[in-house]
Amino acid sequence: MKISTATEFVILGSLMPGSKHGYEIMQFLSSALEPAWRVSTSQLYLLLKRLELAGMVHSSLESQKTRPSKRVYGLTNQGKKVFVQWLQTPVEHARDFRTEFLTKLFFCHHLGLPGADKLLDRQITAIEQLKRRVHERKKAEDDVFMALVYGFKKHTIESLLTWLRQDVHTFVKEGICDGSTAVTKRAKKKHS
Amino acid sequence: MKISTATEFVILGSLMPGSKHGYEIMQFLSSALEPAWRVSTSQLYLLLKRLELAGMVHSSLESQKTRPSKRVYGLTNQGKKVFVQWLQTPVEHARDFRTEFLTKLFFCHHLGLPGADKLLDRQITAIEQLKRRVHERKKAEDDVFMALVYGFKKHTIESLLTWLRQDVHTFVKEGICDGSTAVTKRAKKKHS
DNA sequence: AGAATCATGTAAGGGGTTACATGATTCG
DNA sequence: CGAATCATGTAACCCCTTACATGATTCT
Repeated sequence: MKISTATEFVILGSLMPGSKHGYEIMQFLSSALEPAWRVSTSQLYLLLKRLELAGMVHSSLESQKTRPSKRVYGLTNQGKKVFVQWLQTPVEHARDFRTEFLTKLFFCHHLGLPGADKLLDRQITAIEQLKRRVHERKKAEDDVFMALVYGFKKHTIESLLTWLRQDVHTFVKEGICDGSTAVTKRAKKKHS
Repeated sequence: MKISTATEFVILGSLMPGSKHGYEIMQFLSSALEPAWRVSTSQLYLLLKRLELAGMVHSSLESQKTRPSKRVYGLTNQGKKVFVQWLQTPVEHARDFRTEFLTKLFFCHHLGLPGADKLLDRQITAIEQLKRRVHERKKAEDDVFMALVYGFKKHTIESLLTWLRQDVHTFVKEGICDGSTAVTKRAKKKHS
């Protein structure tokens, strides 16, 4: 049994600082990651079960006096390993950037983990490879419209590269050097 | 009953030059629009049925001597209207660009329809509005990570704008002026 | 003779959504 | 008292995918 969606990694990441029950994960995600990442409640509980089946998390039921009992999830060793592995792997497809790469950066930042600079380097080389592939395909294309399509891809990829080299570069530098911002404090908007 | 996915508009567009049966639409799409747009056979036949229920197309069964009988679909007046309306409407979300906007351009080009320049203008103003909204949100954001997220959005949007003003602009100009390229001729790769 | 083409579908499943059910507690 | 919070789920639906069924014909 394997992890099939990025949302599952996000859930694993939420459990990195310590065990949580479903409702807590929801609160964490909606306060810290929204609107970059959304998970519906039903999907969350479903994925938690799937992750337990896959051996990534373990759970125990905790009964409370005044509240409905809750199922608390914690990472297994495998779960921890798989998450860290995911965190260090660059995103392959350009369309996954907005969501997946930003989320990886978030967890590097939020968990105060080192390796964001390595991720950035790897991501840049991955994108450069992709750029070369697209360039080759564009050259081989004689159709006017298809040339536009590949031109769009190339343009998007180049935009991505400058963003990585400018904004993400400074974000990573600052995030690593300044220990006080390692843990994101972000108040819910309703409270402000 | 309404049209819910862009694929349905693509199917309507395929029928604009004249009636076709499902298999013909498949061939047309895979030769002219792939890999910018993919439709699986099962989904295609399903959507054709749905479009007929919605009153966008009408069909008639044609029996052939040496081949299995085929169901030929043609646009209704409503279907034609709805397609042209869609073609002239700019795409709202940045994530739909690669697919939806490029496809609209394709049909303007392929069908030799005027209005690509108007679509481009509308699309540029739509994106500029979006840019302003994102800019406002970014200013209101104090969290470091969220600023990066909105920064990414802004960067992407700006890249989109330059692409529209450069590449798409010349594509539209050329496509309109040069009548000989109004209908795309694109040989299948296996035949070349 | 076997593969590709023509032509239309069904079945099963994957990943996601919204709406709803439940039932206590605490806040305004 | 009514609304929001706490806490976990089920049901139904949506869009889409791959794999498979069928059966004749034409190409190699």
